[in-house]
Amino acid sequence: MLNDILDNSHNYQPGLSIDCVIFGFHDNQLKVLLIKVNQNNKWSLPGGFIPINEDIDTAAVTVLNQRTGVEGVFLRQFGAFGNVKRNEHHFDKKVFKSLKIDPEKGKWLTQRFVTLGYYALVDFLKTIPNSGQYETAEWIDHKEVPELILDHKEILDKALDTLRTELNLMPVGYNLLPEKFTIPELQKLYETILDRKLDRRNFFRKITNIGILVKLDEKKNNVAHKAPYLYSFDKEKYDEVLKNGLNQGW
Amino acid sequence: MLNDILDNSHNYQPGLSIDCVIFGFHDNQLKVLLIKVNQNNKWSLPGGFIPINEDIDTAAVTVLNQRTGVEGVFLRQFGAFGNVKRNEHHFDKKVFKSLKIDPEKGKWLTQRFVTLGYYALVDFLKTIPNSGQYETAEWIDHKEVPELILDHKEILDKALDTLRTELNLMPVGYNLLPEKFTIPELQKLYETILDRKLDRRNFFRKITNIGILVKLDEKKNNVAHKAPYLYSFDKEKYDEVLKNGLNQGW
DNA sequence: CCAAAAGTGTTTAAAATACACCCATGC
DNA sequence: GCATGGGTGTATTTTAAACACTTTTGG
Repeated sequence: MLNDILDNSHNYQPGLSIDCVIFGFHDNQLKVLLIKVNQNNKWSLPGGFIPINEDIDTAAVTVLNQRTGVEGVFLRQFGAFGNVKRNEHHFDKKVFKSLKIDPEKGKWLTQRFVTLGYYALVDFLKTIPNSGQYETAEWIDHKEVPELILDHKEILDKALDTLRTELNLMPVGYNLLPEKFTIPELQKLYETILDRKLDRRNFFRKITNIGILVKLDEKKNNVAHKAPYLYSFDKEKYDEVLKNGLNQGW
Repeated sequence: MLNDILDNSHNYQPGLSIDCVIFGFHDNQLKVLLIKVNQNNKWSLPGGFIPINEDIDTAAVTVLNQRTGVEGVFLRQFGAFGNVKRNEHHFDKKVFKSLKIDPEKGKWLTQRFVTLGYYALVDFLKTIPNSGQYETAEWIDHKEVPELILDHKEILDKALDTLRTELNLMPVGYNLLPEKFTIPELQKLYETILDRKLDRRNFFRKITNIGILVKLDEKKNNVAHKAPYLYSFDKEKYDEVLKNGLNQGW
């Protein structure tokens, strides 16, 4: 795939890449989809390049779809990363050899790159991590992220930081949870993102007062203990709140 | 200046630019520093290119310093803009002729450009808009911004939107006001950014409770009516709040 | 029947809002 | 002296925080 790009490097925006921080929620863990290029001992964020005839947001959607198979997810640009030496020494002869890349063509990869960071919220269960021929894709708990290449750790941290901030400005669950979910599950999501416990009763009141939840006439099956009610989002109201924001401070 | 860049275009990151939305506050107006290239009838945001050996943030600081002369101001990246056709047809033969640019060299300018948006908050009075040989720089009330080139209006709108949101997450006045200022002035600043009236008494309580203001033993001179007290910011506490944020919602 | 999780209400504290009076100054 | 803007306090409403009991279910 990289070779395809290098054969047509004039069709790509030079020196500019996209890296996606793809968040999913499962087993009460906030997970991040990471990529490992075979024989490399570091992991990386799924990324890609920008076709010269595609909007940057479109290119980001493409990266996301290639990696997760899901469509119509929440995707938001959160920053550009462009320290001079961020990709210095990343591609060298050894790497080109292992990836079977002609070093002459590979030069395109050794130029200075600025990368655009996008973060995505996806439904873990609808998502099939897409491993390529030379690489492995895997969900990893954000608390157990191994060493990453380049400045990808910094990018990931910024993404999480942005997500935490945006949690105060917009609702979030729609993209990370299945269509039907319980309030305790939603609360766990919030607790996991914020990394602290919330009071059950106060959370219930606050989240229901926003007016984006619909209580269904079903309870969750096959659970130990008292069965919690299922809810879904009122998409229309959800989108309205997404647009207008919550918690206006002044 | 453009010719200097074109003579050394290999020293610049290709297809990537920086545009700055520089905000200042004066006469109870939120002003934006805009540039007009002579003989062109549209205005534009002050922008620049990224030296291949400079961090993107450093390049943004350079653009800002060139245009305003101020240093150490608040500067924050708020987005990348990269629709495919955003700079299509922007530079043509006519433009090259009027700018005395060799069309062959000028080709570098006609490639597809992605731009990084930064917004800056600067002290209006310390700022000298820096006009170049071929262009004029001018402070313009954000409510009276004329037609802008390319997608600069979109960039400006996004900057203002970001500023409004960040007003709920961080204090702001330090960069936009002179060292000594009055509470009513600070309130006007907030009102101008938010585009609505705030209650005087409630604003006073809220802003003083943040704990970033120092009341000075002076009053403002030469004013009609009762002289308001002067205040300054406690920079240490201000920076602390900047870092930790205010109004945590959950 | 009991442990574990879920549903819900009440009391208290804090914050936001609404509102009113007095003070200083220029004209 | 009066219009205008500035300083400050209080009462009320709203929202957030703290907290406890009852219900349901599987084992």
